[in-house]
Amino acid sequence: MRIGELAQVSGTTTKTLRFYEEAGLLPAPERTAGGYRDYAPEALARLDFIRRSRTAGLTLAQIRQVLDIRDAGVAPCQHVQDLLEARLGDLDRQIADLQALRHTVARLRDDAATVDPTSCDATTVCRYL
Amino acid sequence: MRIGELAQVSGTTTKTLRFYEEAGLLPAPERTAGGYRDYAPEALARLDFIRRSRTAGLTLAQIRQVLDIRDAGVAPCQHVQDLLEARLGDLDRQIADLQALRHTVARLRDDAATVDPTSCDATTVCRYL
DNA sequence: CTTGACCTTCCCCTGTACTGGAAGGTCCAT
DNA sequence: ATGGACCTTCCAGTACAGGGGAAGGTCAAG
Repeated sequence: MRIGELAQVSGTTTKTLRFYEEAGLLPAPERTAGGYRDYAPEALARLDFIRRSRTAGLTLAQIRQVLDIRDAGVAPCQHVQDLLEARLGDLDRQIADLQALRHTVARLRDDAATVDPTSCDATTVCRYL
Repeated sequence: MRIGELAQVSGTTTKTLRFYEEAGLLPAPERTAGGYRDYAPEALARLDFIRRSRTAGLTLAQIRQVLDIRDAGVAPCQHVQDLLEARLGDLDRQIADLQALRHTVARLRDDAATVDPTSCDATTVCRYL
């Protein structure tokens, strides 16, 4: 399978496939006599795994770790569980941060609706913030 | 006031002050005979405004817009209200996205806790994802 | 034999908000 | 006059996940 075909069936681009290879996520495929990349069908499953992992918000570095474990012949189950747990903690923190920021911004907006604009002063730029 | 002093009283760094000048957030200050930047005291209020705006999650580009309006002699009140409203919409979207992702990841983790690891298969890499 | 689609490597660019460091100039005290 | 603290400009890099485009090679069809 050539790179364009793999890109199409996996729903990505040739640029991304070369980038993944460079980043160590995809093994370097065989080459045809003309120098073209010639992918084995298994590459598609691997790309699906990468896509699913990305959907879960894992970074390419984390995905590479999982793949490295698998490629070393070990089942990465425990590592994946740890990653998911850590990711959940990150998400909770991010959500909490954004909610706190939301409160701040909502309060600024509410103040802006009630405060007299003439009390703005040029040196302070804007008293709404 | 020299750049180091302004950096200290405003709680930032000289690097950042030069960067803000370059980015059009701070007007280029007077220079001393020796070529040193010589800030007027008003610079501090402007930096406070920038800091408050950053706390509200505004980008430097948005802050610059507000400052440009103010520097054109117009009170930026309406623009700031619009910005805050838009920011609130962005935050709501971001929070909703992260919460959806949290659900996805939580479900993956829960599945990982119950599914038999021996059903993993090397080509799929990991059935938890 | 040529055209066009596809492929190759290579290097730079995107956006965000800075940060690090080199080479050199200024100022004040000793 | 010399040391050290401070300042100047300029260049390059950080993290993230690719994207853009140039210059050139390959392959099947007409």
